[in-house]
Amino acid sequence: MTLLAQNPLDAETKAHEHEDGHQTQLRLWLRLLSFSALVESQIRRRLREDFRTTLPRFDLMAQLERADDGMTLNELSKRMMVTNGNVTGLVERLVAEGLVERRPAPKDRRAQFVRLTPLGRRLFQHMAGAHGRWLAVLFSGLDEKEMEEMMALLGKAKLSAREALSRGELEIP
Amino acid sequence: MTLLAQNPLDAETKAHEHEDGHQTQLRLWLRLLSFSALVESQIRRRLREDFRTTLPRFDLMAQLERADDGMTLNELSKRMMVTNGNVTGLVERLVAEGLVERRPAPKDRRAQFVRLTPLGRRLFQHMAGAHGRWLAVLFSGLDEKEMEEMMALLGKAKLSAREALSRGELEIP
DNA sequence: TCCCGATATTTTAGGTTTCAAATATCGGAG
DNA sequence: CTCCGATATTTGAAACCTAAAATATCGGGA
Repeated sequence: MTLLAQNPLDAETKAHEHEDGHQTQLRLWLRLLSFSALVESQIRRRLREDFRTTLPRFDLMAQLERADDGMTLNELSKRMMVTNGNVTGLVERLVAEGLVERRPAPKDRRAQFVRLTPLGRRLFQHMAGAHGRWLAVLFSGLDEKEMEEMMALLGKAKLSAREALSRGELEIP
Repeated sequence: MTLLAQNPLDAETKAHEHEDGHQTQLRLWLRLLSFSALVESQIRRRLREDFRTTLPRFDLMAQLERADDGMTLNELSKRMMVTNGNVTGLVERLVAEGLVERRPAPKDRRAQFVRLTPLGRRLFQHMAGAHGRWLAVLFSGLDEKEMEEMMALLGKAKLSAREALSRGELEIP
């Protein structure tokens, strides 16, 4: 949301700078950030105004909704791509709100399972419906084919980024 | 009782009513988030390891770098798409690090101009070069044409989202 | 069995971020 | 000139988030 938000004023200024060669990547990255910041801020706002909750809590509940038996904190943090300590705090707050419950893992005394309470599940279904409608509005500029196209490009970019990372291409020479 | 729970009755009615059409948008949104989270986490890591700084600070300096005379906190917060209070704290830390300096606005005693110090400018140029190289690695899966394509789609999506928002399509009916 | 590296979670410290309220100033209407 | 709504910034409270260290447990090998 906060990354290098693009300056709307000089969107087209430096399309022809050859000094570095990385210009297109930067412009694409800025545009991607600026769009996702726009969408994200609207979703945050609506979650707050309509449901008095936050995006991270919604995200966590969305992960839990797919697993009837719940999952461990560790699995949650991997799926949400955030740190363990982060999940600890989020779960704490959701438990306090009665939307989520913890129980010890059956065979591993280090781990805990977390799952939605019936209240949490009911509330999440409300929120998920609204969330889908918001996205429909925010993505209404793209037709089905364009969305598939963009998804393909993102998939390709992500795969290749992962591969480059595993080859250590981002590490200090 | 914080979270909304006022209409448990039509939970399924509404969910069912809108259950169908929004699948592609959701998948696209999740894929976009997952890619940008990947890129973002790598940039954060490299900024920390190579320059002992953070992404928000880099972001703020990037805005300042384009304005020789500096800009006001208010303008900064608009361009970065974050709140005023946020910028206040960031500038505070950057001033403490000697990378940024404030001075009163000439004609408006409410406002302050902020700009890079020579040290800040020098450091930013280093960081921007590295940042460009990181992006080149992370986007290496897309060729020029694909990047332009994705940029066009993002531009279209953003424009239409803005228009939908200005028509109030996201507000409560 | 004991030990040890790996895994799951929490804790700690520091930053980032938002919202809302407070403060100060501006600029125009009357 | 005075008042008043708008604008620029700061402050305070709460949440979010990360990295790194600490704690507890697991599981396998000697």
